[in-house]
Amino acid sequence: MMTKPSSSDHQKNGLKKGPWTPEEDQKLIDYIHKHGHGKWRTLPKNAGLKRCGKSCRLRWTNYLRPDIKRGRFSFEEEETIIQLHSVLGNKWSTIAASLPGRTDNEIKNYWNTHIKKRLLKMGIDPVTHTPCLDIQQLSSILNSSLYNSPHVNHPPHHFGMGNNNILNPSLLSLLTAFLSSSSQNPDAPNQNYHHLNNSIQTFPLQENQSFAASLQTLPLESQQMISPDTTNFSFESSLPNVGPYEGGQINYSTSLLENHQIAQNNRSDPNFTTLGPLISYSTPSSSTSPNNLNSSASSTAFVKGATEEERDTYCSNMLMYNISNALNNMDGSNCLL
DNA sequence: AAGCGAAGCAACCGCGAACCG
DNA sequence: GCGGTTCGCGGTTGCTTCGCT
Repeated sequence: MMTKPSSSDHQKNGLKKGPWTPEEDQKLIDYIHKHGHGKWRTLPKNAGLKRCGKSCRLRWTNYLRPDIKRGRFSFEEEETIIQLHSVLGNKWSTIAASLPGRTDNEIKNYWNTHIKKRLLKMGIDPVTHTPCLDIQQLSSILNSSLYNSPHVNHPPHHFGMGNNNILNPSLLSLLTAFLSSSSQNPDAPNQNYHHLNNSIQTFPLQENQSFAASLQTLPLESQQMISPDTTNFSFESSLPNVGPYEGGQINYSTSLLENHQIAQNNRSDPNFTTLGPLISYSTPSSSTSPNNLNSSASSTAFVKGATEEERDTYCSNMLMYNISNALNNMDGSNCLL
């Protein structure tokens, strides 16, 4: 990949730094195949490399090792990373141990460039893995998302829709007005509160989906599988191979907040898995008919089947829900007229 | 076509843990 | 137990590529 010398391709104490050349790679591979790795301090000298041992170790473990897996992370891998990160934090090497062929460095990079952004776009704190309830913080997430968007000059009528726009500009301006009033006169009633709250509650999210329904906390009628809003994605289109389900109609509507609580409460249950706020519960195989897909398989298919567009929509809906929650969470005394 | 900024990722650096004599 | 050395982890840097204007 790296062929021409760069500014960082310099020597210090006779030791080369910067990108590795194919010749250097080959020397390292040949030496390790012959003598094995370890003793990194003396390895470069013995292998005829003008590199420090540290650099050799890094090159081997992160790039040259034969069992390195290349290419995009699968949804399963992504899910595993999110799960493990929620428990372990930035313990990249420990997380890497659960993902064969992936290095800690690769996982760290993937987290910082992809997953963290996705969680932020949903209004979820990537450190605590909980919904952000601070309206100021949510606002800054929105602003950065919107202004970093390449489509910022061509906003859609609806947010989501797979083009990475996170929020309708009119809603963003309402939010900005609300925050501006709050900061200028924090103790006075904020007349923008109602505007914003009403807009958020009534905003058309996406046709053919009933996000509003998911905002209601309904009794949990099924423990088989829980999703934030099962109507959010069309099962017919995104899960062509799934169903019919045993027992017919699936009924597991529940609120996102409730889902989150369920996820928190069941962290120790190995049957529970989470993808951020998306939860699935695998019923024991004995309780499902062998002729039907069990809920675990269905859930995995759901995760797999979601397109980037559907995921963006899901992120946007999650964010709306979190804004709504953050508004409700505020001390209403100085907000309501 | 050129310029520019953002994104992605390989590689480096500093520090603490583990190891060894 | 102690000090020196080596190893490995996590944070950060900086180069390359990509995409937009």
